[in-house]
Amino acid sequence: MQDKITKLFKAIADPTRRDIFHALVIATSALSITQISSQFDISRQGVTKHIKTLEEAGLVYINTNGRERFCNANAKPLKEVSKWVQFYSQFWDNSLQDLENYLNTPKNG
Amino acid sequence: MQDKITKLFKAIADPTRRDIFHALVIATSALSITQISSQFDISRQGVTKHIKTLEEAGLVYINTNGRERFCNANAKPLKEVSKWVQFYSQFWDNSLQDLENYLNTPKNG
DNA sequence: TTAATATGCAACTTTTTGGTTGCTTAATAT
DNA sequence: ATATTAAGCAACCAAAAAGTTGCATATTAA
Repeated sequence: MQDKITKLFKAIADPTRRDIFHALVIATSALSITQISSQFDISRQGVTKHIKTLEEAGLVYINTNGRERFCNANAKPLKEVSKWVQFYSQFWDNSLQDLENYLNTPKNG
Repeated sequence: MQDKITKLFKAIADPTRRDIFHALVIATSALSITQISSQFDISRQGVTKHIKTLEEAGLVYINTNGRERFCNANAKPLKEVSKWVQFYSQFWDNSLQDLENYLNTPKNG
């Protein structure tokens, strides 16, 4: 498919997936697929697909118990996102870069 | 379309777009569409589309000069991503949450 | 003024994504 | 043993995304 970091970015790009992830993070115990589904307007299969995407991004891991699959959130992979963003943080507070680019933009004459 | 934060997440979810954004950030001067295109394997129109997506996410702004459009990166919107990630950072270093969920997962008997 | 350049716009194609339904299977409860 | 429940798998669908080509237009250079 695609590289790990892209999988991760894609996983959190979908609002429903962010919501599911959030629900798992704040949950006091692991949630089964059915339990998650009950909190969302989409079908159980829809949830299953989202969970799979989150799992492949490393944001969810699953604890199978009998016929149930208990989903846990794992925030660790978000460290990568944090690192990615952090590089650009040097450019956002001072608008030095903006000014520099502005001054370097060729003008008429 | 969709909410601002989702636009932002979607914008950075595409690897080509991340590359374009990066090229603009590290560039010493603003780059025209043609200049950007020359650095990538996709067509000029493809680049134009990506730039539009980045622009709508607030990550790029454009300085038109005659027939040329000089693109600048703007990292500020990434603060939102940083904030989003930061909330989850409390869950990644201690694996307390993991342990808790593990203990709360129903077991046989 | 004519040629070349930089770009936008529109239409179109392909692939991916987010979602669905139907059916099967395995585990549990009655 | 039988019914119920939890879930996977496969096929399908519609919309969005990523990319293309062709053409029009405005600016600039020769």
